[in-house]
Amino acid sequence: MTMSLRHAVLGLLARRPSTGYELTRTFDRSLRSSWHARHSQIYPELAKLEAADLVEVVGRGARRSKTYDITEAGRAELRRWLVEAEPDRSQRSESGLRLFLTPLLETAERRATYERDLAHVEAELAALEALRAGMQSATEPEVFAPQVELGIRVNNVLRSWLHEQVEAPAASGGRHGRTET
Amino acid sequence: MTMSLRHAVLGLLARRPSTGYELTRTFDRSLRSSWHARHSQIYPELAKLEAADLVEVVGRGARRSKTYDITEAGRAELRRWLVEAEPDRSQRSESGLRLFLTPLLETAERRATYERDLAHVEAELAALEALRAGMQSATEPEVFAPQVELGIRVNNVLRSWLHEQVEAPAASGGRHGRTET
DNA sequence: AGTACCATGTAAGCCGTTACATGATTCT
DNA sequence: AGAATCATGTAACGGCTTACATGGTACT
Repeated sequence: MTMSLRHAVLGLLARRPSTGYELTRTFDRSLRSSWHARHSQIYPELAKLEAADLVEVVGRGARRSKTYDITEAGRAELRRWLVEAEPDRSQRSESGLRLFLTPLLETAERRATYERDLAHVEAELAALEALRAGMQSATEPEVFAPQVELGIRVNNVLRSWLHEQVEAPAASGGRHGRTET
Repeated sequence: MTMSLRHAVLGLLARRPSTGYELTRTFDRSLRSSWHARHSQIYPELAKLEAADLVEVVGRGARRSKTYDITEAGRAELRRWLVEAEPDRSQRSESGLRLFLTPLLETAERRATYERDLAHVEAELAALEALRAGMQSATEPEVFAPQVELGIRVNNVLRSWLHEQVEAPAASGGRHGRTET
């Protein structure tokens, strides 16, 4: 009953008309931090959205490509979802789960996993900062500046937290809250 | 191929032996920020884990309840997954998607959605801070302190970012990057 | 001619949600 | 006795991933 893919597609088309192929790449690039979808999901969803008159084909190009745009009804539905629909805040993050379980490991292994995460966060930060730098010259940026700023801040918090965990003095691993006698 | 539910269950049982019913509640409480599962998924998963000798029944109580504990093989599998398995960092966060799409709204509506998010973040922060306060006296805390600290820091970043968006001077809504002439 | 990439679709199967279903224990 | 809560299970359905499948266009 979530059906967020529908609104993700509507949202991307509200930014600019696109082919299914372009949407697929956009999911990988701009949206990869919060949503993801494969082409095998996107093409059928576009067909359903077209049947519901929420999007329409506005052009056919080379290689059988179809360019879709959002309709007025689609904009209304997108607006309704953003403003009126109750957000589903449940998340499903394997990284979060790992972070939650990592204290169960012994010191050396725990540090190793934190260091792996740290390397990933540094890479994310570098990518986001490159994006921010590139946006200042771009005439039509891919992403909104404040969102990039938020990503940088969150990753900075993650980085400093992970750094503290790596530097921290040894704490007990194994079963939580029990003292092994 | 992700199969993280399996490792989430193993991880919770590594903290302490539990019944399926207790695991269900723990998913709602401790793990709600990164993973979720219903009892209809947990009971069959426990049966599969038992068949694979990764968990075992260590007691039967009132009302037909079965208490499970992780086995040595289960601990080995959990450790292997945490240390060796390549993390799947793809996320699926409706809140993230909403944040990404909110700039498409006009000023008034955009502010309203940021304010709704702000209220939610404040509530999260209050809950986390209450948890931190309660943990100092508890003999066997439910959650590890550094993880709570991380949650507080991330939510603080979100709060200040949302606050800036609410206070920000009006910026263009509508189709991104285009100037409506 | 061959390779790489653009572009769209379908099918099988797993994962997760909602709904259905049952029974035990405790409290009033 | 009835309601609330504890406790465990199964079934139907839809979403998402992986894999299968096809063809167009550009480059060398």
